[in-house]
This record gives sequence, C-alpha cells and structure tokens, in this order.
Amino acid sequence: MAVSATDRSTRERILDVAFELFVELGFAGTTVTEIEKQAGLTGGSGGFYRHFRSKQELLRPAIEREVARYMTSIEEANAAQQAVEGLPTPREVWLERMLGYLRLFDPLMRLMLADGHRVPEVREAVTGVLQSLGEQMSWQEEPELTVCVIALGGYHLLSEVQGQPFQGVPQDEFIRMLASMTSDVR
Amino acid sequence: MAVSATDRSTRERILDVAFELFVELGFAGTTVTEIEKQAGLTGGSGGFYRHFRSKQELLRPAIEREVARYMTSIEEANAAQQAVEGLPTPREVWLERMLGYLRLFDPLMRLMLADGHRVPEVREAVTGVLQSLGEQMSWQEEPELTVCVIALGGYHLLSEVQGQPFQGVPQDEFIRMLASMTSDVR
DNA sequence: GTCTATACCAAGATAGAC
DNA sequence: GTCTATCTTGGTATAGAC
Repeated sequence: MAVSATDRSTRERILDVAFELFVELGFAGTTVTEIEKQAGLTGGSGGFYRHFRSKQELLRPAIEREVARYMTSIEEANAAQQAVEGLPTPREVWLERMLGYLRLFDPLMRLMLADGHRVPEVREAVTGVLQSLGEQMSWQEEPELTVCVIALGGYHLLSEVQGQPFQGVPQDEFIRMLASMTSDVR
Repeated sequence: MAVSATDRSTRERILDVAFELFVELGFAGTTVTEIEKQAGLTGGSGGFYRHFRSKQELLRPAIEREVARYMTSIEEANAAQQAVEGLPTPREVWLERMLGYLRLFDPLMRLMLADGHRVPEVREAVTGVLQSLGEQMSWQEEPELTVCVIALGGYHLLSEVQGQPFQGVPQDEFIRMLASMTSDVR
C-alpha cells in the first residue's frame, strides 16, 4: 500500500494513494496527513502542497487518472478479444469475463455512489469509460447482452452491499442461470 | 428537510436527519453542528449530546431505525400482496413493483457501500432486511425471479453511478426486455 | 432539555530553512 | 522538493446557567 519516496514522481504517487484512500474512507474521511504518509512523505508536513493547491483540487485529477487506466485496460481487452475473433465464445465464459471487467470498476463505482454528486464534472468522465465498455454491446442491437451486463453489475454491487454473495447465491450458479436465460449471446 | 423543534421527540428527529445526512455526505462528512441545525436545535450548541454520547454512537441506532422502517414497508407490501393473491400478476407489473421496493433501499445501499465496512455490526441488520425482501423468492425454488431482482438492482445502481438511466436504456424498455427473458414468473 | 461559552484537538494550509 | 514549525479554522465534546 504505502510506497517508497523514490517510486515514480511524487505527484503520481500522491494521485495513486489518494484515489485508494478516497475509495476506502471517502473524500471527507481522508486526511492530507494520511495521503502524505502513504505517498512516502512526512505526515503533517505540508509537502503535499508543493504538488497540489488543496485537497479539493486533488479529487478530479485522481479520478481522471483512474479513469484513464480503465480506458487502457478496456482497449487492451478489446484488442485481445479481436485476436481470437471468429472463435465462438461460450456464454458462461463471456459472462465471467464481463463480471471481471465490472469488478475492475468497483472502486470507481463506489466513489461515484459515495462522492460523485460533489464532483459533477467527473461524472461525464466516468460515463465515458462505461460507454467504452459498453461499445461491445448496444441496447438497440443486443438488448439481451445489455441485460446480462446489468444483471452482472447487480450481482456484484448487491453482494458488496451485503458483504457476501447476494442472498448466498454462488457466482458460478448465478452465471449458469443467467446464461440459460439468454438465447442469442454470441 | 429541516424540521421544527416541536415535531416528535428530539431524539427521533436527530435519528431521522442524521441518517439523511450520513447518506448525503457520508459519516465523516456529517458534522454534529449540521445535525443539530437540521433537527431544530442551535447549531454548535452541544444540545446533541444530551441525547447521544457521541457522533459514533449515533450511527448504529440511525441505521437500525431506518432498517426497521423498511421492515414495516415490506410487511405492509406483503400484506397488500396477499389481499390480491390468486389474481395472476403480469410480469412487467411485478418487475416494476420490485424495482420500486429496491429504490426504497437506495439510501441504505449507498450508506452500506460507502460506510458499511466501518460498522460491520450493522451489516447483519441490513442483510436481515434484504432477506425479508428476499423471502418472496428463493434461489433454490425460483432462480429466474432472483436473477430478475438482481438485474433490477443492477439497473438501479448502475444508473445511479452514471447519473442517468444506464447506457440511456429507458426503464420501461428494460423491464419489457427482462420480462421477455423469463419463462415462469408468476 | 436547550442555551452560551469554552476547552481541546485534529486537520487544512502557509512560511521559510535546508 | 522535503523538512520543521506554525497559523488558523472548524469540529467534537464538556460545564454550567436558565
């Protein structure tokens, strides 16, 4: 978690640890002192302020950096997907992969649900990422796939709310059931 | 939002406004001063502390009170349901009703996702409520219904993340599609 | 049971040495 | 670019009058 002071640039390190802390503790619950400590600076020293004017000003770049990462992940995943194109993907495998993608977003989704309304501008950025993810499916052309992704998102988030698999339903059973309810998943 | 000082007991008013504020601003982001103001007391006066020993001690009762409310809502809804039992409910109507139930939980789900891990004891209470809601369906007996509820939860929460209907999918179209994918919804 | 006043401390932020 | 030291604000919590 905490990093050494020589990793990358301090600014980068601050952005990284700040995002993690915002997700973990919320924006209000995260102190600049803790950010400094985790970034390898001395906690309580104002070292942070050589890199950002205020804690508030940090929120946006931290989120945008994370969004950019997801963009890259998705592009790589899409590229990998294209490489094996032509081979039919079994439904269960496709669903499992999409669930994996969605879980990548978990920190971002939590932060949006908790603090999103206080930084309305970043919502657009998040929407952008989600739409990139959604490029693989369009509601008009493939409504069943979209329903599946929504169901996977529900399974993940509701399980997070309960702190255990939702209603105790095991993941593989859920995916099997979901697959059996679709007719034309590629 | 803010209430007059003569509504109900002060303790009750504090619990109500505190829950709202916790959902809105998070636990860390909510100040005792703001709770006092919204509850009709003078902000900054320690009036709050005649009713609770600390802000921390307030979190649990506030959530439990909200949970108790949902319990009542669900029981009433179940009772109403029984009154019209025998008449077959069209799938779309049932799905829409379940989505309405889920939306009742929205504040609780947000709070759990944001602050739940800091108050592990209350997770059990929340799980209890969700299981009451889930009594209408069991994964073993009616997996398709469970998948539908999960999908509805996903539609709601993902829309909250995006700040608009998920991927722009209109609610009624989503519900129609979901209904068409189920075979044996009662 | 609510107020005024206040003690206390944690957190945001700045100045200036190194 | 990071440190020590410090200023200032605002938030938790208490004491005591009414």
